[in-house]
Amino acid sequence: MRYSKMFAPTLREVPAEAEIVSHKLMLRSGMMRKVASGIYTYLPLGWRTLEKISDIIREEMDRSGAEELMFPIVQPAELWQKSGRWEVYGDELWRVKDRHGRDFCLGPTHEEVITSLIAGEVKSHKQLPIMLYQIQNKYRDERRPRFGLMRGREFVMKDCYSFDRDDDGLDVSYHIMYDAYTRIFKRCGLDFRPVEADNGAIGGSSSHEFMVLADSGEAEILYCDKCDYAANTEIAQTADKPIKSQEPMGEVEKVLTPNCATIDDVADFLGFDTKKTMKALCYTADNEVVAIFIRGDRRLNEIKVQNYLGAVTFYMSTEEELAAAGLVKGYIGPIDQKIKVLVDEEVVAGRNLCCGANDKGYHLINVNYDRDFTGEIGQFRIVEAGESCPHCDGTLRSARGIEVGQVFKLGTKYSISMEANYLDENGKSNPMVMGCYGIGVGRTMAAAIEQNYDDDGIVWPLAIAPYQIIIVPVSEKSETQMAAAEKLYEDLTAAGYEVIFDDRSERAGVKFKDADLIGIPLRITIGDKSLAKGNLEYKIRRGGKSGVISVDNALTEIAEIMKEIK
RNA sequence: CGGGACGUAGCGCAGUUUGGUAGCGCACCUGAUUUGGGAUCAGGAGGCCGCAGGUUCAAAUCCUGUCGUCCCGACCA
Repeated sequence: MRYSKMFAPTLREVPAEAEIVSHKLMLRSGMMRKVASGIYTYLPLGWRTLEKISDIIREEMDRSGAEELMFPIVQPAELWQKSGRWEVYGDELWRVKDRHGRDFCLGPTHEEVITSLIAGEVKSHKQLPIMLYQIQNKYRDERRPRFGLMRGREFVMKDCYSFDRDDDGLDVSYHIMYDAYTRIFKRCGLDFRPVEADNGAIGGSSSHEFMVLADSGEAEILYCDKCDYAANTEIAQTADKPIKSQEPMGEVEKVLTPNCATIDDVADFLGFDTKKTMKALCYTADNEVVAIFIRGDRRLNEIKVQNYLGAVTFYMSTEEELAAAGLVKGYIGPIDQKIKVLVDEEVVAGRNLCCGANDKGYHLINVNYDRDFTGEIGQFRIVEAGESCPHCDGTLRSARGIEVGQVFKLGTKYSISMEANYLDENGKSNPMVMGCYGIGVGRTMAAAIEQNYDDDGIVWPLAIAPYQIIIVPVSEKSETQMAAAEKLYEDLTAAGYEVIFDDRSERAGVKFKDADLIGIPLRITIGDKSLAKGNLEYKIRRGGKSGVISVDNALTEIAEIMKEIK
């Protein structure tokens, strides 16, 4: 590609809208432009990288025995009503009407449409297993789109679905996909980690998220410093069991704590350590208000609570709901509580704790589980870095990650609701057992930049660089330089490399800056001084290693250099 | 959805407090001199000051509304 013909509008300054590195650099390097919040145009350079990633995904999906197909973006409401998600999905489902007033949605994912397809076409155990995938735009009407391609409302996703006759079959499909994902992200040059993840409302029994480690990541993960245990903090476990306090129990006492609505206020006012307090968090789970008590210094793990309750709808109770349940905000306690009470194991193990008195302005001290109150016990707090690994004697460390992919055992949730059944050898009808597997393609691209950049711009991993080599003649006025560049361009292109020939009439500095900004892995510079000696210069973008190669042997020597580039 | 900020040329911004000819840097066009890490000089083009009302002799500036964008939080399959 000749740079003079390329549509790659680079920017010297960062548009004010961009906050994180990948977003800034994608705008600056002319890879994308915003059309509306969370909706972007991919310019040629960005599209090339997106397609490179897509191609890697395709190769590994095909190698795994999955077949590519294409579903529609627009899906009729009936399909979603059948699965029950038309109601459950909420405002994130992008609903549209046609001219007749019929309801449709823009697909945020495709379980409904594929399960309905398979239900109609597949009837026999002989046709299973089946694995199908597509790479296509997805639509989620996010409340707050963020960080460029990290969280868009329209985004490119690879989604794959497996259909097996039983759980054993699903296990096989799941592991095939897990391995394929590992190969894909490795080939994209990413430093990533598969972590155990929440199954969420989608249902199912097992799930892993593939996290690219980066400080800008939205997800928090905990990983063991000894074994390979790693989990999203949402579901992370610890082997640590709270030690039962041997402190003798004191008498419960009601104390005045005016204007102490938060746990820090109360602890300060009474001179208590927050570890000696418990706090109440009230959630409405399927229309029932539930109080969860955890130690004052801990964070509540909403997902653990929701999963424990098996609730479909789950949110922090509103003031009205609290009042209706007879609760006094800021002073909620577990004693004589009428509503359902969940108690974290640390609260159970503690002694002489402080809690709300269910009376505005008052707290109770010397409160103890069993003697003074009861409730359902569990681990409802968020596990913190520093606690013990649940699998070995290692310690959990925390890191941030960008979720670029997820593999999921769906089980029969959709095959039952969408009636995807097959007949086994005995003529008995069974629901198919499903798995689903997603990769955010644009997010993978953004994550790759988050891990590969420097002050000058992007440092693309070779496998996903839009072009591999850029040829920069120092001056386009020099006929010898241009002739040498032209020949090298033709030779390299003929040899199968993807090459940019910077034939613009710009000063050398501008061309160097642009080459660095757009992150091309290898630069070949053609200047009079070295050309006079029969040489070309090269510079590797990552690490900045440079040197000379001979004009006569250029192809062979470049092939050698390319082997060094990751 | 709650809180905060912002909308002025393609990009980055000043001007708004105190109403009175719309500015700067980069990018862009012409020419000259330059030419190995974002050149210099001279000349030039480009703006419905987000939009709609209102106040006023006069509004980028004050008031009301509205649309859009970003950040924090909440939410998130």
